[in-house]
Amino acid sequence: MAKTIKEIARDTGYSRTTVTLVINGKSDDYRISPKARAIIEAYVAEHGYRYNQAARSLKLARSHTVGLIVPDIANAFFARLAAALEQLCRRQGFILVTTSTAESPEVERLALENFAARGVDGVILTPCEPRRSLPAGGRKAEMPIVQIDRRFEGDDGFVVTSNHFVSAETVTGRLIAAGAREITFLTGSPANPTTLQRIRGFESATAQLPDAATRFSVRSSDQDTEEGGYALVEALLDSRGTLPDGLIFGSLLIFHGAMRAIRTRLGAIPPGLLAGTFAYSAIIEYLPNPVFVIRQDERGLADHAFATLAQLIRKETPADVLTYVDTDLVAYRA
Amino acid sequence: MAKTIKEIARDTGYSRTTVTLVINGKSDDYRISPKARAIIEAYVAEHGYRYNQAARSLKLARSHTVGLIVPDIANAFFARLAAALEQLCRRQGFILVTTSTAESPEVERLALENFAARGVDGVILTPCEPRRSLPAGGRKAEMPIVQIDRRFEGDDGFVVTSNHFVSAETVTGRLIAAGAREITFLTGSPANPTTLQRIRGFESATAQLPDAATRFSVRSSDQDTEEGGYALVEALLDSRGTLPDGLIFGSLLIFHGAMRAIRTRLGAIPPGLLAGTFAYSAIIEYLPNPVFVIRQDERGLADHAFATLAQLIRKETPADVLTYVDTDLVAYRA
DNA sequence: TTGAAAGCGCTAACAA
DNA sequence: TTGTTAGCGCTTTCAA
Repeated sequence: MAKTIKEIARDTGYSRTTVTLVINGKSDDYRISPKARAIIEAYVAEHGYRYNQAARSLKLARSHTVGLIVPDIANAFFARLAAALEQLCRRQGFILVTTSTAESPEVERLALENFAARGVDGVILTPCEPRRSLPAGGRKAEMPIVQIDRRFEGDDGFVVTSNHFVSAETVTGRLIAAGAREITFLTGSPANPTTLQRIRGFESATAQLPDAATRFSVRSSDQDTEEGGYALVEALLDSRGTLPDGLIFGSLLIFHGAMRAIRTRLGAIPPGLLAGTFAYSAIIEYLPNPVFVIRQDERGLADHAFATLAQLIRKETPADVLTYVDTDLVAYRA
Repeated sequence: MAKTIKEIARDTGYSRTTVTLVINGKSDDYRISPKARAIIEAYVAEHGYRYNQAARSLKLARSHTVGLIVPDIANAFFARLAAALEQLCRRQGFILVTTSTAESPEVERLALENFAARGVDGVILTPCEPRRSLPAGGRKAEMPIVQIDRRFEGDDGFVVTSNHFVSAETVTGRLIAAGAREITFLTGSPANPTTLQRIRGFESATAQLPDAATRFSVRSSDQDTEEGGYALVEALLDSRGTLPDGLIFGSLLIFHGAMRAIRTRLGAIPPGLLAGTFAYSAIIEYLPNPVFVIRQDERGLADHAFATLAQLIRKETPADVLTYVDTDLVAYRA
């Protein structure tokens, strides 16, 4: 139905060059005659034209596509990130292609390969393994990658992330200021560098305090899921019989599972329980106890990551290898 | 870094045909000599090969790509849908490309155009306007489209959706069975066909009841947002001074905003309030009142939509134009 | 069993 | 001001 350049050229009697020029709005630059232009434009208005992105990519080795690889698009944090990135991309004439890895390094490698095969101009990646060696050189040049949200130690690629260490320090400090004597940090596996950095922040905020060893502790589960959170609380209760007065949750899933376990085992959430989390969840507003929440700035993360990637795509050198985006602490008191 | 077929052919001394055949695993079909095959495979093992999807798409007019267009990927329902579809696609050798429209018909048309230009093999679409005329014929043939979640009246494309009418009937019936005498349905605009069908279901479930006109009513807001829900409750309270004993919420955002308004205006959620919603939200477990929830089957929706699209792509004719996927009603009692 | 060659639709260098 | 042409990397028909 829609025509190709060749067909338009044939039907109007002009050459492919002329048609291309008119269609790409370069008729002035190349001084196409108003007549030719009018004829071609009229033809297009009547019959339509849709450019063939595959042909264009092939010719230009440029696809105007950005790939996004995240562990789980159904996770609210990544969904918001994707939404923000998509808007940025659209505004800049790129299209965003998203893939989830379910935290599988295998799937991550496949996705990277796939993106390279499709000739995406660059990728934004939340890695689930260290990028020791970038497996994915683009066809022509290397395919630019900027990592977002996570930074494995020793990685030297471009990274945009919240400062998880400082966030954890901050929220821990607030719990202590609010009167928490004992705090347990319930979290997923420290194999995730975000988790690791939060644990370090928690430790940094507590290490110098009197009796730190008995008052503060970390419990982690291999499963960063509701079940994992549930099990963590059960183990905690089994080992010490009672909850500490402060609890920090390493992820939303752990948080939800833990809260469910507390209600199941204790009948209700203790109103005095001081809680800290690293992401907002609507349930916080319905909890009977105070909750301190670190809110990440998904828009800011997306902005920086996209800007860095755009520079890389333009072969410029971004100013910073590692960019930290500020987080906010919001207190919800029942 | 990774080689092209031409380079491999040159370096191994075989022709491009032979190389292609080996690489695509057709060496048996075309009885390539084991020797040629071994040499080429060894070369690839050493130097790597990455196929160029653009070239392939151009040649085959087939991209192994499926486009997904939803109003908002940050909405949990669509995020889950996207996650499910993505898995299906990956398993079948397709890649899923997702775009959000923010309910803008303009953006929707652009996205469709863009997908057509990229030669996606098909698209799954949650439309925000009736598809009266399909604007997007593919280049070669029409680009297959299956609509998901929503069906505008009069549309005749392939549609996979939950039965919103029946869902609304069901949840309304349950509220009444649980003792609700008066019920108000708070919802976004009926311009959204999903909303419209739910309103109809609500009306169908209540119309025959005594004093229906005074006991049951619908209030809708143009804004399907938390603010919209908040305003709806304020208006309700302002007009009748008190809440009905039953409230049904047309969307999660309306639900959250309305609950917030109730807490603000009344100080707390009345424990006797019978509530109904069309999507699960974690806050439900922390509410003091009974809530009846329709849970949609995102996996089921994704399965059917993908299966239908796959048939269309294979030029087969799907059995059903309109497929309803069952929903569940789950009761949460405080 | 293998190779040559055309052509998908587009862009751009060069020619007229 | 407009036209010709080569070629991006791949698949596939036909020939050898």
